[in-house]
Amino acid sequence: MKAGNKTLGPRLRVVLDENVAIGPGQADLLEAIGETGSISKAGRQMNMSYRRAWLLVQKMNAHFSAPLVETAKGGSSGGGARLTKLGQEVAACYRQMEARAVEVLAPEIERLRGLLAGNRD
Amino acid sequence: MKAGNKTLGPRLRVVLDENVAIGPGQADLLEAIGETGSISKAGRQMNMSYRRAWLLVQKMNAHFSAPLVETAKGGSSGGGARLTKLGQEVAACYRQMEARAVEVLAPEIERLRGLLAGNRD
DNA sequence: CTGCGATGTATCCGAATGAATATATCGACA
DNA sequence: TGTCGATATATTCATTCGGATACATCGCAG
Repeated sequence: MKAGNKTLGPRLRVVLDENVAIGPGQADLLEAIGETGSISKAGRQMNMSYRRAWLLVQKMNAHFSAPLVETAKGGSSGGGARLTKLGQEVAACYRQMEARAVEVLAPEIERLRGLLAGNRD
Repeated sequence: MKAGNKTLGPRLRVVLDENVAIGPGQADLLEAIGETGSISKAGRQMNMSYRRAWLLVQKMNAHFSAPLVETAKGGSSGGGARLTKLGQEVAACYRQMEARAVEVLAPEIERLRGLLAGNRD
């Protein structure tokens, strides 16, 4: 029952390289990590398993020139994770692209929506 | 071995409704059906199983106000499929959106690409 | 009326995906 | 030093997805 989960409108997935792509999920995850300061909290917040969240972080960190997320083990709070400058930059850049896409594509999307079943305009 | 399959750059997936979305695959399929005049040929051409192609057509047909693809059974050639006006319209509209997205997002994509590992610009 | 080539549809199976689980580890602090 | 909460990592298991396959149907042509 994960219907209604996906935001309506254009979903942008930027394929940077055969193995790396930034999509809505990655962007959300980055932001959630920035907010919560933890991979596990971010995962729980967006209803994603820790494993999945962690794997995504690994992949992103591996393919960029520097990590997007820095992690710490142990410590008073048990550890944590935080966005690096680069991480913030990438997340922000994605959101900007998303916003632009929504802007620019709005008319065509409206047009397509009008052609859906039950939308006799 | 499906690496290198996906085109680099922005991949646009337009979510029109909780159950319907038009992505690159759907657009390619529509166009291939238009070219070949057959679901099965289109599937073979784009290396997609007939089952998958047929299911996609079903879903798209079901959710728009009118079919995007009309099919015919039997006949001299055994049958076939063709794009309806609406189908052509949807395919064209998607391509246009795609083109616009590429245009508009190019600078940010370049920027992100520059941040990839091995791309010390 | 039989064969052909396509659509239409059900069923089965293997691969990929991801969730769940189980540890191990780390480091500050009481 | 022992606890705590988080990261880090392997393993196992269920589910999902899609491919392969098989078969029925259709309608014209010969």
